[in-house]
Amino acid sequence: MSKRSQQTINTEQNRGTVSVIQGQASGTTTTTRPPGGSLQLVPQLVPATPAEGGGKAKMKKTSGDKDSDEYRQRRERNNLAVKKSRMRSKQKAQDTQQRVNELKEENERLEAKIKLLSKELSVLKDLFLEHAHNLADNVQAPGAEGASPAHNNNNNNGACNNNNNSQ
Amino acid sequence: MSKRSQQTINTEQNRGTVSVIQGQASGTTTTTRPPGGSLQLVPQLVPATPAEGGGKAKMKKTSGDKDSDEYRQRRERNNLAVKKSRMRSKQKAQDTQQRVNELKEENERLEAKIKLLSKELSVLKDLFLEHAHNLADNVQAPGAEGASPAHNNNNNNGACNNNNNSQ
DNA sequence: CTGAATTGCGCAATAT
DNA sequence: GATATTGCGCAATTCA
Repeated sequence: MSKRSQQTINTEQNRGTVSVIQGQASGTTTTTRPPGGSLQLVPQLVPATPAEGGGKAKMKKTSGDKDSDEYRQRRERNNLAVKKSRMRSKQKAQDTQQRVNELKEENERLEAKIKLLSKELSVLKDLFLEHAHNLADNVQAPGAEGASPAHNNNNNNGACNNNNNSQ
Repeated sequence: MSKRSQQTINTEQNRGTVSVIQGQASGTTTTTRPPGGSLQLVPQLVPATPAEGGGKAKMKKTSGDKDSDEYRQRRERNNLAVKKSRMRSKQKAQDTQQRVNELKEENERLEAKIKLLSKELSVLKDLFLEHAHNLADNVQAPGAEGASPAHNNNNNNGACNNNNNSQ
């Protein structure tokens, strides 16, 4: 657990931005500072002169920017925030995935129900038709006396609603 | 476009692995090597003694590991892979989210359909009951010949539903 | 302007 | 051995 390091990016036509870095630990006290475990100093390459053209080379605040105490503090905070953010993000993704599963199940349930209802409906309709036929027969073939001439509850005037449900 | 950098992590009880880095920019060839342009040496933290138990400190290949040509190449490849992987990951997340939306819609459709079927079923059942009653009346009160034809239950709201469910 | 949250990026360890 | 994933830190940017 120690810190300090350096990094530079500078990709493409990126402006030469150099930076530093280091990771630190978190295992224990967050406020851990350079424990000085077993680290060694080593020469590093770094952009030589900061000298700028129209340079307003501002930036000092306690030891030239990096390794500044405040800097470290900010970094640490940010690192924390990043971690948090990523955790959430991951969690959210997981939740979403689960939502998918739940919805799938729900869907199956609903489809099953629809199937059932459809079947019931179909049975009932058939029953109805049969009935209608019987009545019709009675009407058309009133042959026997004891017949049942009477009524014609012949409802069912071709009311077929073609419900195409769309939404 | 240049690169180079370094970083070490060392998190938690992570084995103190520190590294170094540096980046510089110079915006020229990608293959930029240590340009030596204007760089300065700076102390860096590094794991103290590499001394290992069965230590086989191998690693040379053109200038001690880093800044090795091959190293750079690998890094670049990896960076590419990483980018790709992340893209996919992101894409997948998006897809999942969309799937949720689709499933939600589907669900609503299904529920609507269920509602409809239920209603139809209910109507049909009522019709049935009424019918049953009529028949019962006829049986129980066959009294007059032309007798009790009375009611004409004319309910009949749409029965035949051509439910075409599509998806 | 200050600080947290996000996002893109590179490194390195690890998994495939 | 090479690519794919994953955790992590840095820094730029976006939000509050």
